Amino acid sequence: MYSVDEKGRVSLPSKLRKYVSTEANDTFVVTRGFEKCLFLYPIDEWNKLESNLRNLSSYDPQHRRFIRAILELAQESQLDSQARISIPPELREYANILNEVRIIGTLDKIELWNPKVYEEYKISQPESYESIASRVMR
Amino acid sequence: MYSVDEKGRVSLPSKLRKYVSTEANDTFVVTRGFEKCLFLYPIDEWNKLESNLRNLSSYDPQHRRFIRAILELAQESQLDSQARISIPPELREYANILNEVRIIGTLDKIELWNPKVYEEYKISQPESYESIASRVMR
DNA sequence: TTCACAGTGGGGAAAAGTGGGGAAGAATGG
DNA sequence: CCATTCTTCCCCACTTTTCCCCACTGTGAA
Repeated sequence: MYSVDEKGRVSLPSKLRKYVSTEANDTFVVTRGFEKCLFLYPIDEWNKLESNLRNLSSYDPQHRRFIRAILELAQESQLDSQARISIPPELREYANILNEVRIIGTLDKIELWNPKVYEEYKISQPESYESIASRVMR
Repeated sequence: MYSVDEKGRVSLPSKLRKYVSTEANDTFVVTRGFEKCLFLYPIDEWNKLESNLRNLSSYDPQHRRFIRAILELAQESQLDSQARISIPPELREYANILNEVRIIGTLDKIELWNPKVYEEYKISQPESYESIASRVMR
C-alpha cells in the first residue's frame, strides 16, 4: 500500500523498479486498465502494444473504439529524480485513486488500484485461486 | 478536456504535439470523422490517405460518395504561434463542438469530440471494453 | 549510533494553456 | 473601382499546471 501525495505522485517501489528494463529509461505510459484500475507500461512494453494497435483496421468501428478506449487517457511520463510517477487527475478519477494506492507488478506492466476497489474485485470473483490455477495452467 | 475560445481555436496538448512528425511542419487537415467527431490529420498522414482515395474508382457511386464525404468539409490549416488550430464553423457545427472539446490522439490522427457526445458514444456501445480487448488483441 | 536507502512533502522556475487587441487580407455592396 | 464590413491570423500578456530540485522522515543493517 503506497501513498499518493497532493500532487498526484506515486513512488514506484524499488523492488518493482528493478524489473523494469534499463532501456525503458524511466519512461512509462499510464493508461486505463481493463478493470477499474490503471496500467503503467514501461515504454518498451508500450511500444509493443502500440504496434499491435497499428495492425488493427481504422475502418472497423469496433477496432476504432478499442483504440480510442486505450489511447483516450494514455499519457507518457517520466519518473522524477525520486522515482515517482505523477498520475494525471483524469486517470486518478477513473480508477478512483485518492490518497492510497495498491501497486501490483504483473509481467509486462504495473497495475495501480484503489485498495478498496481491489478488495471488492477479488471478492466479486466467484472462482477460487486454486481452480483458476488448474484451468489456466496446462 | 480542453477549451475552445470564442474564435474557434483549440490548443493542441503539447503531449500530442510531440508525436506529430516534424515534416508535417505544424500543418494539418481537419475534416469530419466517421463518427460525430472531427479528424485532424498531420499533413503527411493526410497525404497518405489522399493517395488511397485516388485508388478508389470514381465510376463507383459508393466510392464517389465516400470521397465526397471526406473532402466536402476538409480544410488545411496551420498551428499559430501558440500551437493552436482554428476549426472552421461548419466543422464545429457538424461535431457540435462548442466551448469544450475532448482531444484524443489515435495512432495516425487526432480526434476532436464534444465531450458529452463522446460519453454518449461510449455508453451506447453494448460490448464492454474488457471483452473487446480479449477479442481484438491476440 | 551512524550510514544508506526508501519514501514523503513542498517551493519555485519553466512550460503549457487561455484570452484578447489589432493589422492584414478577403468578401460584400454601391 | 473604391469603401466598408467581416474574417483570419499574428502577437503580446496573463493564468494555471507541470516538473525539477532540495530537504526531511523513517527504517533496517552494520
